[in-house]
Amino acid sequence: MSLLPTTSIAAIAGYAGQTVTLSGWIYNKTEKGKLIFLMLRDGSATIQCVVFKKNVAEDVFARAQQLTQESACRITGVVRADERSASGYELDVQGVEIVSLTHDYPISPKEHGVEFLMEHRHLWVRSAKQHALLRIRAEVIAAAQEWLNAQGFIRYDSPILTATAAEGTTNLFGTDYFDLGRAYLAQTGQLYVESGMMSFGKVYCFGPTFRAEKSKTRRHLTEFWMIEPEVAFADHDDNMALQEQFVSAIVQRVLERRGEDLRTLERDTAPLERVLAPFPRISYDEAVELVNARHGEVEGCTAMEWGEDFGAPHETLIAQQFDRPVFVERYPSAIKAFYMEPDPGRPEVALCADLLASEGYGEIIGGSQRIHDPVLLEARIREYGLNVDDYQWYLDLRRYGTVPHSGFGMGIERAVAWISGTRHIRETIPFPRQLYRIYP
RNA sequence: UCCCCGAUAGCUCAAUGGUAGAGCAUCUGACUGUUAAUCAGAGGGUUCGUGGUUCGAAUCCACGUCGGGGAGCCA
Repeated sequence: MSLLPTTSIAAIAGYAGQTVTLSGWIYNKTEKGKLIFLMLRDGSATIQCVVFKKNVAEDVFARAQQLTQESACRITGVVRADERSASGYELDVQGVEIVSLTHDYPISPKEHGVEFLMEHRHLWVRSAKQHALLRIRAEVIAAAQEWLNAQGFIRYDSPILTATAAEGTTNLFGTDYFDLGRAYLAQTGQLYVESGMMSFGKVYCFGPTFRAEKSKTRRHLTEFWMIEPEVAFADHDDNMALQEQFVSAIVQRVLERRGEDLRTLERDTAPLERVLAPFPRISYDEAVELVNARHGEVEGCTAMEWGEDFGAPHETLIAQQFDRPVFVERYPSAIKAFYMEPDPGRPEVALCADLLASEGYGEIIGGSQRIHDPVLLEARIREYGLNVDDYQWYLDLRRYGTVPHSGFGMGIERAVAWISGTRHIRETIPFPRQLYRIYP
C-alpha cells in the first residue's frame, strides 16, 4: 500500500461534495471551544479544515485538539465550497490521523528578525512567502532551460573544479587537488562553454558559480547559480536580441503560471507585463553623460569620468530612466574581461552589454561578443597578466575553425529577486552562502 | 578591507545612570466561524562576553564576539 497522498489541496475544487483524505502539516490552529479550525498545508496549497465536536467521534475531536503547529497528519473530510474561505473551499472533518506531533516549533506566524529566520532557514522554507518565492525560482529555471531547448540549444555543462582562474579577475575559493596542486571553484563556465559552441553551435551551461569576494550587500552571494548561453556565428547585436527574447519569455511565463505566488508576495505585476522585447539600448558613453547630468536623483550616486565603472547607485539611476530592462553597451575594454571583441570602429570599447533590470535591481546579465582572432586573443591574455600556457586549450578554439561568436550569463538569484520583487537576494535560493553565513 | 548600525524572556521589542517591562509563543480555564481569534490567569531573565568609570550600569567608556545595512568587486 502506498503512503502517497491521493488528493492535493491545489486540486481541491475538483472534489467539491466528495470525501477526500489530505496529507500534510498544520500551519496554524484556532480553537473555539467545541469548534476547531485546522489550517492544513500539503506543499501544493493550504486549506482550512473545520472540526465540529458534535459532528465527529470523541477520539477524533481529541486528536484534533492535540495537533500543534507543524504536526504532520492525514485529515479525512468532505470538501465544501464556502465564501468565508480565502481559497473558496473548506474541509468538513470526519477523521484525523496523527502522523507525528510537533512540539515547540520555533517559527510562529508572528514577525521574526532576519538573523533568527536565517538561522532557521531549513524551517523557514515552509512559510508562505518563502514557499511562493522558491516556486518562482523553480519556474524561472524551468522557463530558462525549456526556452533555450526549444530554440535548439544543447545543455553543455562546464566543470566546477578548475585549475586556473577563468577570467583572472575575482578571488576564488581554492582546495587541494591530490598531487596536482590547487584547484579552484569556477567563477564562470563561459570559457568551457565556448568549446561546446564550436561543437554544437548553440549551447548553454547551468550550475553554481563561486566568488570569494568579501561582498556584503543584498545583491551578492558567494555561491550563486548562473545560466550561460553561447552561440556561434552570432555578433553583438544578435546577442542582445537573444537576451531580450530570453528574458521576456521567462518573465511572461512566470506571470502566466505563478500569478498566485506573485500575489502572495504582493508583487506589482504591471512593470513585469511591460517586459517585452525589444529593450532600450544606450551606450556606455551616453550612460556616463546621463549619470553626470542627473546623479542628484539617486542617493549615493556621484558624478563620474569616462573609463570608470558604474556602481550600484549609478545602475539604479540608469535603469530608472526606462520602463523595462535596459542594455548598456560598449564599455571601455579596460574595465572588462580580456576575451571581449573590440568595437572595430572604436578599439578602446568592447562589443559587450550589461542588462540592467528595472526598479533598481541592477545588473542581471553580462554578455559580449568574444574575440575570435587567435593573435589578438593571445595578446590580450598577456596584456591582462595571465599565463598563456593555462589558456592553450582556449586558444585552440581560435586555431581550429574559429568564427565570430557571442554569449552571456544570467544570474538566477538576481533575476528571481527582480521578478519576484524580493529586496534581498538571500531569500531567492534555499540555502544562501554569504560572507558571514554558511549554516544551515 | 573600509564606513554606519545593532545584541534585553522562546520570538518581536520597551525601559531619563536609581526595583527588569509589554505583546506574541507556552501552560491552565472559557467560548460553534476563527483567518496573526478573543477574554481571564500562571510560569518564564547570566540584559552577548571581558574589563573600566560610578555610591549605583541594560544604560556611559574600551576591547572582543556574533549579526545587520552599505561601499568596492561583480551576476
